[in-house]
Amino acid sequence: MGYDEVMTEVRWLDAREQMIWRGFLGATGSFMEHLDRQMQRDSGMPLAYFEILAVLSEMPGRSLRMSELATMCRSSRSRLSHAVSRLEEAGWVRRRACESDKRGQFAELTEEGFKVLERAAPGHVMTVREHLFDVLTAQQLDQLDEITAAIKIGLSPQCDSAKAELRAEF
Amino acid sequence: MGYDEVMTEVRWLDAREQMIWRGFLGATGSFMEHLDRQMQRDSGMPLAYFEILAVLSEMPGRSLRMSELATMCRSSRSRLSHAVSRLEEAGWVRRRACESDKRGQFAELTEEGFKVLERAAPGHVMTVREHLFDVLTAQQLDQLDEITAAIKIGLSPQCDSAKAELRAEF
DNA sequence: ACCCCATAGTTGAACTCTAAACTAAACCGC
DNA sequence: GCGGTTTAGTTTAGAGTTCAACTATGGGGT
Repeated sequence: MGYDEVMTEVRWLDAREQMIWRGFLGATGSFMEHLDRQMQRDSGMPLAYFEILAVLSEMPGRSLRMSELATMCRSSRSRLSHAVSRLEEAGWVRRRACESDKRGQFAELTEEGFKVLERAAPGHVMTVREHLFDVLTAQQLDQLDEITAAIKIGLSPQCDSAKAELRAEF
Repeated sequence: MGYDEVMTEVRWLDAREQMIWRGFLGATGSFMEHLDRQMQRDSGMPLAYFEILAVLSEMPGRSLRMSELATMCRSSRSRLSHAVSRLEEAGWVRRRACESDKRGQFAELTEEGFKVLERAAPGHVMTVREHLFDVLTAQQLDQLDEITAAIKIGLSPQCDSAKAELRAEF
């Protein structure tokens, strides 16, 4: 960051851009907070933990290596490790050693964890539908899909390293 | 939530809806995390604290009542109170009693806080531009604006209470 | 075989956030 | 003015997250 900051002028946000930016922050922030609160209230866990259970439930054997699970949940290894410890205490997830790689661990959804997930899912899906899919037109959903795709590409590591190299040339 | 859950069938997300939803989660999650990390790395504070300083800086007298500040930052009173305490320790914000309402407190940006904000802002704005405004077309920005507006309307309290009343009728 | 580095995952401390209880002042109706 | 209810804000405890340090295993290269 230092390089750009010193060498190039900052292109500040104009009035319209600020509106868009604040609108984005407000909408996504409030929406995610709403979802998190719903999950905490109705199922006693944060949304992030629900996501862990949900991802596991879709895997063959309902289990996944810790690092893959971390990637799929966009979580750091550390965060996931703590989270799985808590979920293990609750009896919803169990750790299993990996035989082919003795450093590895699998996280596996327990039967009870699956039931908890089944109970939590309807309220979650309904909240998502109510505040996202029901408030947008089909066209807007297509647009949203392309917008989020573009943002993700812009954040992808290849993209970042490409830009870093570009800078390094000068 | 209980009512819908018991009385109506859950409309699960179809494949396309799941794609859109996961795309949304991934993009906004990664983007916000990226922004937060940038702020923490380059200026030693979480994004939420930067927002507090930013909002204060735009107010007349660079000060604002705690509860208004909380509203503008989409923060709970409690969270804001903690955050302002930390910012006060850092010497970037100061609390002032309100004379007309003795329960009230103003949070006021200090001169040093303003300088910190000035140093932090360029990197932040450039990161926002790089990963949001530069990756979307003008048309997509218009679409994003309308999408976030719709989401916010769907989350507004009036909307929630209206729905609650609707349910109560039956 | 050995050394070096990368990878997988955990841990502990510091920090942030949440929820609920709490203090104090303002407001409201009588 | 008095009692009861809001409103403003803080505090406490507990839960979640981050960062950096750490253990242990795996994978080259020589």
